[in-house]
Amino acid sequence: MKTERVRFAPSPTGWLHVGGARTALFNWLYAKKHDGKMVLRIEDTDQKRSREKYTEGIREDLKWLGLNWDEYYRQSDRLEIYERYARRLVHEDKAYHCFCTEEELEERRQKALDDGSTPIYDGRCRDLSEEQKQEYREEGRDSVIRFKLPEQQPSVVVPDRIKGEIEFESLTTGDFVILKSDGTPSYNFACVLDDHLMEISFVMRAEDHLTNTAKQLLLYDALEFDQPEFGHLSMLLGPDKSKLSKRSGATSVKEFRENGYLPEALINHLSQLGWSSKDQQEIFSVSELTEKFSLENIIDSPQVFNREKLDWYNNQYLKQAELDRLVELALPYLRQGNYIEGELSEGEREELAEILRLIRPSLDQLEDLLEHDDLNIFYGPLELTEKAEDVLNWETTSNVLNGLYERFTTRESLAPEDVSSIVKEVKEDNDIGYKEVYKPLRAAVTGKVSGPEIKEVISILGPDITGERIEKALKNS
RNA sequence: GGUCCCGUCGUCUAGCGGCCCAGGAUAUCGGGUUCUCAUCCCGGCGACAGGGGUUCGAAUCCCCUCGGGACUGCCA
Repeated sequence: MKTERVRFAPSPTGWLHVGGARTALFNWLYAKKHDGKMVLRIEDTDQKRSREKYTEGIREDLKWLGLNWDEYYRQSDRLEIYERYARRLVHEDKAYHCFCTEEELEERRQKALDDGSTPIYDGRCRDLSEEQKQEYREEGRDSVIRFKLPEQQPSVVVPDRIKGEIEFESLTTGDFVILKSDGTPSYNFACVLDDHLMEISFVMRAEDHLTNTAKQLLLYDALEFDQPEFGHLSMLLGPDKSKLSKRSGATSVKEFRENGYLPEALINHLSQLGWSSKDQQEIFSVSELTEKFSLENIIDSPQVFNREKLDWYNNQYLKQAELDRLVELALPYLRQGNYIEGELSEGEREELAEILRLIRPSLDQLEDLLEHDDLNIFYGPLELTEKAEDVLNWETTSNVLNGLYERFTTRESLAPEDVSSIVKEVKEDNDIGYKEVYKPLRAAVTGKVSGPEIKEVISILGPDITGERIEKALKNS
């Protein structure tokens, strides 16, 4: 049995966006599922728009997502290969030099558009004589190499493993450029050569490449290469249902990472966009995904990237994350939010772990920690809200707080259960309800009437600080 | 304009001729749990784009219409 080989081939003209990430994920899952190989190929043949920082960014984001690759290539390292094949096609009379300038082409394109017809290159350089070519060269004109479309253009059928056979009655393209005037290959050409040379067995990419695939099939024929298999994924859309773009809000993996989403949350969410396990499961580990992934279950229709669901996923994963990891992840945000300065002692780390355990149910993204009410309870300053003040003015409050104060401050430490039992004692002593004890306690200790479980809060704060705060509240009331 | 893809709750989806006057998730709303918020649990609202066929029977098959999207570059 042959080894399955798939690839993810982004162009470094921007950060990795979620659409690309999903394509990468599906390819990666396919590779894992079939014990195959994943190739990462950077398509940086556009010298004007490609940036090194994006190449690095894409690699980092993929690694962060856990989508590792077995082989790595960048097309800018392979330019002589494309040039060699282009020359071969010229030699075989399957391609030719074209001397039309970009301005001339633009002008003709515009004219065609104005006439309401489809702008297609007219093939005027197809049969230039040697003299004409020489003349153009002497004029200093640059040339590109164009692929000569077969005269008898049959309908092209793309055998798509996801959508089924797709038939193109005619291709809305003329002789397209395969080698640009700067010597770099155009997308379709480089892509075909590399997919062949890298022995890609299955090309899975988004649907915006569908017509490209049809064109590429022509190149496979001309080059006499065997075709790989193809599969096209539906598009990821923005809330306005158009192709996901910058306008649609946050779209890059980098942004989501910076906002404090966990990679497993993003992976889980992306896996459910255009693929379904067909049962009612929502949460999937990566190993479950690799096990269950199948082309059969890929969905044809496009899907809107929905951030609310991602928030829910992230909350789910945040709640089950290891506390040590959570501390590491949260620290940058807490520092930026000025809750924490400098390095943490072992004790402070443990305390932070407890704090995070306590407040994580209210977290959608770690960025929420930049400014979080509950953090003020521990990293102060405390502010007394109006509602809390009301509670502190209840008739029963001063007796309650005095009772609590006496009992708390004689303790070395306070476990949540200790707080419960003390509250119970005070409640019974004063012959009142739990509410009359808990509420003032919360108000005194946190300055608020709502927040995380007060027993847990006090357990973390300890008897000293708790005592101080109760004392202060007593003085003020 | 041309070519191609797609069309089930706001969103992600289950459904591949009868189990569906359509199930789950999320969002939203209400209730419960809690000292309180969050979490959690329970419940409500909410969709087969429209029209023709085929069939005893259609969300499911066929056709048309409408709608959305992509491509149409010396970008990828």
